[in-house]
Amino acid sequence: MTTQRPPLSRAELEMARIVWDLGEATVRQVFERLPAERELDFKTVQTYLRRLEAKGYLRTHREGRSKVYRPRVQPDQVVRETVSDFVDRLFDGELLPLVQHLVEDRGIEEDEIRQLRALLDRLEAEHESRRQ
Amino acid sequence: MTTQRPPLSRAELEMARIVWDLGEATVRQVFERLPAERELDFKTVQTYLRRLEAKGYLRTHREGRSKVYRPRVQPDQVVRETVSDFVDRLFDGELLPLVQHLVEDRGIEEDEIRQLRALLDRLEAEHESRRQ
DNA sequence: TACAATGGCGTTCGCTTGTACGTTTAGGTG
DNA sequence: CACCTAAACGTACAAGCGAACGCCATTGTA
Repeated sequence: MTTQRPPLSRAELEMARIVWDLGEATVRQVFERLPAERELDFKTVQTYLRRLEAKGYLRTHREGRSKVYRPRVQPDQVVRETVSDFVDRLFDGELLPLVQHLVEDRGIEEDEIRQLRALLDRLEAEHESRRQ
Repeated sequence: MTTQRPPLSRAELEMARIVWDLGEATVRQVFERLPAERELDFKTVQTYLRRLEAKGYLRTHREGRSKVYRPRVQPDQVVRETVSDFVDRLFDGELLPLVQHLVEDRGIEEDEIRQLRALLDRLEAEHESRRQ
């Protein structure tokens, strides 16, 4: 469970998210999804993807001239691990202070408030059923 | 507002949080608050604090033989910036998916559910008052 | 078939980070 | 006052990271 891959660096995470989004991708595809203002060299993107493979986050197979990268570990799991580590380091693992900071910083739409309520309802229901 | 100090590294954040907690602290005091299993050299802690000052997060004044470090920017602000950056990088700035991951990963106590509800109530009240 | 373009692979390079050490200095204590 | 200790200050060094280049192989096209 605590399969320790080396951590994702900023740039690596940026690339990985694109691959996760696309399901699978070549270097060129990732390169093209980068926002216009992010003026990276094609070779640089190539380097990052190579490193992601070396770190165990992506796997590849060849398809003609190119390599196709795709997730080797579930994106969800990586995200959870990343979030978890972050919350530990900044809030000793406590959820509430984090949420508080979140909404204070960027505010929250009424829409999101509603959705959050719904999420809480669902969670409470789970608690109910577990208890009975 | 976007006063760009260089980002905090992991170890630096760890030290900074101790200083924030204590309000102000000497190297020795920070050193002593480290968890037992964290076997850092005194000199290492010294280096981290020096770097925190160089990066603009802490300021110092001398007190006898020692320097006393204390926050130069509000801890809250640093935390908000850090959280904000994190959410941007991992969730495109969206709050909900993050909260979802949080509760999925580490669960949530009924207690916390209640507190979250209270927080939402408060926020909604603010929205109300802003609208009228 | 010859060639331009594209991609793979290996390598580079300067900066940051984690961690620590050696030398110098200032203060308290016998 | 002489000395010891604790702290400052500068320095080091390997690993990680952001970013890119050069050379070689493959391949589609003139």
